[in-house]
Amino acid sequence: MPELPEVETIKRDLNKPAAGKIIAALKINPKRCFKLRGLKQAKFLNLPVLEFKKKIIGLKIASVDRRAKNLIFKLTDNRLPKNQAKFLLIHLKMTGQLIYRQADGLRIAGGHFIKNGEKNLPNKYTQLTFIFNDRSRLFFNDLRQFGWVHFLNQTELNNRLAKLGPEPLTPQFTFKIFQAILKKSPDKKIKALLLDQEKIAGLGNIYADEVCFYGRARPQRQIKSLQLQDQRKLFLGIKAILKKAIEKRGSSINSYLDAQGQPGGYAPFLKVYGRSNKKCFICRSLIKKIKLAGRGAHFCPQCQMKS
DNA sequence: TATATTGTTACACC
DNA sequence: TGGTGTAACAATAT
Repeated sequence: MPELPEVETIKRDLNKPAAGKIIAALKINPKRCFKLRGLKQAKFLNLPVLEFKKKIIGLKIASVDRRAKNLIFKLTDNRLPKNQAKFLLIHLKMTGQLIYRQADGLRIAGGHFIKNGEKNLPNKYTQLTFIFNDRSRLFFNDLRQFGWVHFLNQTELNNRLAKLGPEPLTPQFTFKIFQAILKKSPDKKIKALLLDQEKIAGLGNIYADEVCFYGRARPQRQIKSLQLQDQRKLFLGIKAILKKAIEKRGSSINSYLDAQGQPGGYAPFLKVYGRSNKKCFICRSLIKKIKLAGRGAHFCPQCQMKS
């Protein structure tokens, strides 16, 4: 489940090898993408396959960026002026992978773990393969097929990203801004707000639970019940937890893999996520799990205040 | 065999 | 209007 730290890790790892490479060819797995399901087109693309290929082949990957949980490949063409850049907007959703492999080696970039999937590529979950001018390849695999790859121009890209909330790790995301966001949804539950990409960008189920624990507030608490002190702790939690998770290259819940094909190192730091009925590290109470906003929510009934 | 899993969107309902 | 709950998407582990 790539959330902000995992997508950021992939972005950083992909930038080095992929930036500057020219896309020489694209392979789409027809069996996987439409034949087996009786579809005429690959639904993870926003264009018909032939059109998609025609637009992209020959373009250079100028850079890899991230906004919320989206990856953005900036594509340029030496024949065009710089302001003509095009973009690939990629969302890995729950189980998407981007695996980069040199023509001669084993360097890979991560995503959701697929059993032995990194060993033989392409595998049966591979939907799209980028083949670069130096014969290195980038595989887009997706076990559950929720992820997508969209080709966009600058205006379309801007429109697609317009509704996202602030990036939590930027200096622009201040306590004042956070307070203003809270003020707009007094009746919402804390975790629902943390998960809402239009409020704050990049938190998913794992880190939202962890932020609530850091803030010593139950995920189901209403925003308006938060004291100034609680607001501060939650704000600090967002920054601290995401920062540390990036340092540790993400969490390997469901065996997410990082750029070297290794598990992310944050899992041992998780305090509540995936720990239901286990002892709280602080007070030894048993961690509880409830359903909230359609998702599992984990919390310590002793450490995290009801109101 | 039934259930839980989750990022995002769509939709019904209060 | 805004919040909530549920379904959908999909394939896996338990």
